[in-house]
Amino acid sequence: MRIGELAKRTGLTAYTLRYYERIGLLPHTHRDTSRQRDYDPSIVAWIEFLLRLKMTRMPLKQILLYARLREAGSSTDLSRADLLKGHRAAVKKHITQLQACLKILDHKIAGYENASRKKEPSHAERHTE
Amino acid sequence: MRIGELAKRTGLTAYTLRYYERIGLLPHTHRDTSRQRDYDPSIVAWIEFLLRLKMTRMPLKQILLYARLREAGSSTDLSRADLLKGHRAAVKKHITQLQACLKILDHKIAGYENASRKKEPSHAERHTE
DNA sequence: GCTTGACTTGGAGTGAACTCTAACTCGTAT
DNA sequence: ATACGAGTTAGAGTTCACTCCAAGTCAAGC
Repeated sequence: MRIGELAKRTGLTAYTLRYYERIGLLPHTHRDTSRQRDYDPSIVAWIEFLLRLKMTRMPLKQILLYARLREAGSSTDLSRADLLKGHRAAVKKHITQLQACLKILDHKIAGYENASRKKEPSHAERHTE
Repeated sequence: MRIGELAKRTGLTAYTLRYYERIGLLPHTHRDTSRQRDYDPSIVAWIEFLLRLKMTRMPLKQILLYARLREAGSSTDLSRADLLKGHRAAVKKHITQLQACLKILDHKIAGYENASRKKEPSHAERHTE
């Protein structure tokens, strides 16, 4: 698979894929006879996982650390598990925060809707912020 | 309240507070006799809400739009409610995605632990945390 | 009256994560 | 055989959201 095809499959651009290879997130790719990258389809699963880590706000530097452990082979399984456990805790915390924000958002929206319903009788506003 | 005090109360730095004022997220502040910013304590509630928006990944540009509506007064209540409703939907979606990622993370971690148990069946250390 | 410390400004610098350009090489279709 | 499209490189540019600097002002304490 060449880079354009992989870009389509992963939703990343070819620029980004090369960038990821450059910084070490993706392994150096095998090249075909004309020196073009020839990806093994198995790379897709790794990129998808990598994107999950990214989606959950893991900085590229930490993903990079994980990627290096991954490339070092199965002797690093426990370190990788540890890394992911730490990240799992962070994600849980983050979800909790987002849920709190959601409540505040709901409250605020309700406030606006109250205000707009009350708008007819008088000019008094009880809405803070 | 001067900028250092507000920084302490909001957890932002004075640099950031000035930056936010510069780009319009915070209103131009009243100055005391020696031209220093003299904040009304009510600004704290607004900054806290603004930080909720930021925490939920609303880009500063969109927060800025909200801030401008806010400064335009209560005639913009409905627009603000709309804006927040759109954002609420985005946040909900984002939470759902994070939860999906969490499952994948759990699965992956379990995978590593299985692998390590198979590797050292008798003296396997239980690696909590 | 001098030092200290918190503030002021315009503008420059930073770090993360891309995103693109220029100039080039290939393989395939017309 | 030549045009086209997809790829190649090193390196420059962009966006976002700060973060800091230099040089100055000001009020209070010693």
